[in-house]
Amino acid sequence: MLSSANKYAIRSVLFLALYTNESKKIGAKEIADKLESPQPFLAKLLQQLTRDKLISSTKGPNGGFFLSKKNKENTIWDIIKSIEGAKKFDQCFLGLSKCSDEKPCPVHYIVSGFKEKILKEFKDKTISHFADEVKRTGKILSLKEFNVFND
Amino acid sequence: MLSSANKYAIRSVLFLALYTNESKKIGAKEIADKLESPQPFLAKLLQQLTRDKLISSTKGPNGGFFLSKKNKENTIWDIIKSIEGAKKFDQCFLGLSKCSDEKPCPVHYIVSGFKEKILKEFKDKTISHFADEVKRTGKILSLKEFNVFND
DNA sequence: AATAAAAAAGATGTTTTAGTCTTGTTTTTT
DNA sequence: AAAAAACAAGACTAAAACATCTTTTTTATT
Repeated sequence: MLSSANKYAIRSVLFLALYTNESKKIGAKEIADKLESPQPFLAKLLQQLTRDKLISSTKGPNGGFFLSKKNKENTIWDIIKSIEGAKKFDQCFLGLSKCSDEKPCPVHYIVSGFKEKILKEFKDKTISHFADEVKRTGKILSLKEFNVFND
Repeated sequence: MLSSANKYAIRSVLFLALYTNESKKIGAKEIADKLESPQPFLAKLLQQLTRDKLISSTKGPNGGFFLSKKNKENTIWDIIKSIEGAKKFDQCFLGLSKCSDEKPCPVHYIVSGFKEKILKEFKDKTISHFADEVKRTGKILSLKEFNVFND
């Protein structure tokens, strides 16, 4: 459904939403380590997200990546678009370019309702919303147990 | 979600379910043509499906691929397993190997119901069921309008 | 001013998926 | 028996996804 690039990217943004702000930044290396993802590959993704202003960064000592308040108002859909373009997600399950409610493929109605629902959540809910939920309900971003504030 | 290989394979099997039987066979070239898929690539997939007894074939003149009655009792899930193994489908949306109802990732509950329902349909409904539905409701397998019996 | 720590950018390498080509085998038809 | 029509099998190639490496730029600290 999503490329690994996208998975890493989404997890990174949520991670940044939880653990950073204008005055608390985290470097690419540490993010990669905490999320157990390949460091140089993730660095590329973070660059891309920065270019599209979905995350913020500063260079130099004590620099790093962080989420501004404005960044937190973006959505998961914005991340997906930044990393691999929106197409992927919207495609027919059986690969037919013209599959639609009017001309459905054999599995169209099995899949379409749910795709819409997921898409809606990804387009409507902000990063900040997801981050709050993770905080409240203790969802996981990695298999690694970590707590940035206790390092 | 599914590889192209899988998409071609599923469409092929449904195509065969609709247009073939023990005494009416269709060759790889024609299937590829009708489904608008790369011919030698599809041929490979048909071989694989034949090996796993999800479709039937005979060699020689007037040979080709077809679906026996028994073949039609298989499911889309059987095809997916034959082509790329079942793993792909069951993975966490954000790539966490241990994501579960107990330790959910941030999007787990957005996605999990969806996945389960699709999976159930793919595991329960037979090829024959899907084929009947296509016949009844005129669903599409290709952008090409075709009618094998009128060739 | 020099140094060091960080991200940015671009070139390069690897693996997987997608797709093709060639040769062999089986089977029907003549 | 020969020829032709199909599938079977395996080697090969191309493209995309995944990942790394090297160099440059920026900026805080000394």
